[in-house]
Amino acid sequence: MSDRTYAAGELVGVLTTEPLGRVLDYRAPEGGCGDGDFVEVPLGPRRVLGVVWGRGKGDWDPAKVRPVSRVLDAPPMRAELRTFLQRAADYTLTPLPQMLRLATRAPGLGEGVAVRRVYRLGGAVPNQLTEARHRVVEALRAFGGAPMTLGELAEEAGCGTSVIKGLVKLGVVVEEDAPRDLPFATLDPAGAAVLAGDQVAAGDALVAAVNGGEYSTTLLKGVTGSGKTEVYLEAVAECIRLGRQALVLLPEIALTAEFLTRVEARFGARPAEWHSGVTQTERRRVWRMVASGQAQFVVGARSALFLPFQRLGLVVVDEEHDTSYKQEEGVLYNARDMAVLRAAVAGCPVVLASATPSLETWANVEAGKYGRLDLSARYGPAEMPDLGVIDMREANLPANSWISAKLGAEIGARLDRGEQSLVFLNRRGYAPVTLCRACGAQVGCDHCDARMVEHRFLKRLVCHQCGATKPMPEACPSCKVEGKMAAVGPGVERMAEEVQARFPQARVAVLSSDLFGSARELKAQIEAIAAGAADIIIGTQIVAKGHNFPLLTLVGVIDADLGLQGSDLRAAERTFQLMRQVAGRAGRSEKRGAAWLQTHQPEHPVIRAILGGDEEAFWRAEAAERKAAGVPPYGRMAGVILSSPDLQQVFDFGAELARRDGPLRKVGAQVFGPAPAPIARVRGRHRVRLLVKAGKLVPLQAALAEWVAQVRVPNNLRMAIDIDPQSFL
DNA sequence: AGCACGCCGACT
DNA sequence: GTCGGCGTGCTC
Repeated sequence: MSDRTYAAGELVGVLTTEPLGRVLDYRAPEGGCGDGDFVEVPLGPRRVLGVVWGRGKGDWDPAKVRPVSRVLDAPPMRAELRTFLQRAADYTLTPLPQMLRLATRAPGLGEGVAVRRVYRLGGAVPNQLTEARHRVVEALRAFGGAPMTLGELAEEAGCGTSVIKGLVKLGVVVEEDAPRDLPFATLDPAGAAVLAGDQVAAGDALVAAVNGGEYSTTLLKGVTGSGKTEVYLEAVAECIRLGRQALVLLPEIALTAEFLTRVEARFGARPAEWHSGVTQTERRRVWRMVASGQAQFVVGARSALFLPFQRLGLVVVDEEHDTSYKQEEGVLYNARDMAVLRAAVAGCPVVLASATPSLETWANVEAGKYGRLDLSARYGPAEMPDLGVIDMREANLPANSWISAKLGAEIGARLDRGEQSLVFLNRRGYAPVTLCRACGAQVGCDHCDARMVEHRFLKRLVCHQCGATKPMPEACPSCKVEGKMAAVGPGVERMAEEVQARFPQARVAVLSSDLFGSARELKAQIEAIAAGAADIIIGTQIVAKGHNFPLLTLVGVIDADLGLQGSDLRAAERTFQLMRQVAGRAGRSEKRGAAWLQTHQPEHPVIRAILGGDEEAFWRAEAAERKAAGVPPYGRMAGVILSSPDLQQVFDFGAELARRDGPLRKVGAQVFGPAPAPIARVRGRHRVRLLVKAGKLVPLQAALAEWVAQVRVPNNLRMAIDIDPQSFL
């Protein structure tokens, strides 16, 4: 995709973010335009955003072709990003306009360079000044002559804005426009690396890869605390030295606070941040600075992959196995795979960092497609925790209690020594099930087929599928008997209750994503806990993500069996990763940590692999099973989710699709279903799923496209294709 | 996606 | 008689 320019009046193709099936033809405006230019074009009665996407096709009635309204004042989208969007769209079977939308999520794109009015001292020499006018001049001097906005200056001088305007008239103060989007502080890559042991070789290898300036994928594998971050930050440093831009993807915005501190320590300034918690103004600034090449280093969530880098020199996907990299709504894509694609298109190395890589990545290393660097030794004095298993079949716990005597004793011992314990349970809320002791009915969601989860903190029942809430019923909604509703099973809130009852003197903190209004609050809470504000932490998944709690020396996993069962093909892998990560949380500091797993299946291969610590053995066994079953990564899969308010219609449509499986059979692919999706109703829409299974080398996307093109989707029915589905729920 | 056009129920 | 419900169709 090389760039061309077009003279005024020439036919150009323009890709818009409107969901139209093709690139639209327009005439180049006065002054011409070029490939990649951001433009505003008329579409029906509206004006919409678009990008010049090659020459026009010329297959539209010439009388109806309208001219481009204007070329926007933004750096053109480079061929590299256009190619990436095209290939990502082809891979995920996403319409290109939707893909473009991801790349244009910057506010104020159409407005050109944003300016603000600022005030500084002018040339005119003041002779006689009133008290207020004098304070204004002093305020401007106090800030070293740096321009200030009207509001700032009035605030600083303690006067109204009319005083300043008066000074402007006299020429003592001048007003001017300054760009609103200020550049980021320059990062200094010169700082000495603090690498030791096998970190040195790994760091050198990544630095060499960045220097080489060619595409490559490397798995950087190291246990928690082995210094993965320090190692890949050296590659980032090299990238900055070379004047290229680096991108680090993190799975969870809660991680960034700690990460930013480490970057600041290494480079003397903070990188640009890009995630859902970033304000509109900051977003525009980041987008502009990335597009102009001035942002050297971006830390972001998966959507940062679609930023308009000028000279992308390195991509890092930290915690590459993390399931939150899979976007499950809207455009369905896996940011880890798209990161590899973007790096391939940009011609730069990509580093996949993890203590517990995904089986896909492990298999690509085995197949020789990816390189691998291992960090085996822990950095610093900390060691791997002791792992132990508690057989819950012999624990004989009383009803409504989940902490075994052994785990309780371990927690008590930590409490006596002033150390922290973490109680891990991956269930939010108070109790996962609310049922009626009179008739046995469970309280379900009115809009979904999911059960409502009691949240005592909110004093309501919450549907974890659609977020609907309702008050805790006094009487059973089914049999109307009063006072018989009971909470069944544990959630983190209930664990907190049990822990507090057992250790009344302990300070107990619950870390669950839904207890915090904002990412900022969550960050603050995590920092406070790390500093010692709690003795016992009760946490869900969110604590398994790499936060450093230096005082923590014990992890207790309440129910290690959760996730071992079920039809999800990645269940074993997930459980393995989760427990290794959680266990890795314990004792990251000088004190040796311990992890205890409560389980009903101590002989289960996954539990044994975790205890044995032989990861390679676990992966080999899991790989063999997947290979035999012909499932990813040794086969290809795609899901088709159909949804509609009309149950009969969605089933009929699914059956029709399944019947016309010719294009799939042609390539040896099989279709299963339609079957009700595991959550068969979401927000009032019935959901049906078809699953397609194919061999590893099958051109799956082409076959799927041909397959679904046979039918016309009715307008109240929605169809989503999910390539490489992660979640089978 | 918007925003038009267009054809059937309850109001001044 | 009209205001307005949202089904269907078009946008270079």
